[in-house]
Amino acid sequence: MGASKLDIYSDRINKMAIIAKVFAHPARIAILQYISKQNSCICNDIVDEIGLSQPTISQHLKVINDAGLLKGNFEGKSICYCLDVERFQEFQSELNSFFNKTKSNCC
Amino acid sequence: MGASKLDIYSDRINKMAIIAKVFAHPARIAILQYISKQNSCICNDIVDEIGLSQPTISQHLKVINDAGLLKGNFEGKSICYCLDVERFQEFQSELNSFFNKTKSNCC
DNA sequence: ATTTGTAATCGTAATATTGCAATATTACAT
DNA sequence: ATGTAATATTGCAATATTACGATTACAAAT
Repeated sequence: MGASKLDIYSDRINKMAIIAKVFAHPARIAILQYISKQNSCICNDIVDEIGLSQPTISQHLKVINDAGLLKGNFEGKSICYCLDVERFQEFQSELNSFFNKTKSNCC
Repeated sequence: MGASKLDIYSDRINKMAIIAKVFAHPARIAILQYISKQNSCICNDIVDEIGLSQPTISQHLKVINDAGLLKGNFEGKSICYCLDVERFQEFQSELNSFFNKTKSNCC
């Protein structure tokens, strides 16, 4: 074995995990952070900004996109990527509602 | 290659990634959720609750613990695990401060 | 001291991820 | 049509993760 047993968890949990996975790699955090700073959305200096090759960045962008965290203008020579803020906030409130019942004075 | 190039990112980003990695696997979300529900902190029915073996659960608990998200009484026959709520909230506000400057009307 | 119950560790197989070079694709120029 | 710049895809090697059986460690009780 070695693969995750996704079928034993609820959809809600699996979805959370997929989005969390985006933030589970520093390169992807760095990419998202860079994108977020550029409010005018000028793109692919990402490769220059972060010290990784273009294919690697592209692969990370795919992971972020597949989790539904990217939006933008996907036409033209240079593509414009942005963080889908709504989706990000959705994730944040999911995190919240999952663990806000926790007693802080436990143990 | 294949290993993550951790040295090219800031400590802050790497730390975020480590905590996010906890939530990046459904088993760990399920474990944390289960722990959080038990406000009286009675433990290891986790193995029964989730359909994974005891070594696997133990391994996941280690990941959660290494990220600093667990606290509890680690002595005695049956160990009491709890979510470290403060640390969890720290992570939440880190997420917030990383991406709260993002314009939602980008692109 | 021996047993019992509980959790960690070790070893290992299966699978996934990370990263890059090489190559393809795409869109806009000229 | 041809060239060029930007991004995606493919293929592959190195490494990490996931999962479990077997074993070990440890505390509590008998």
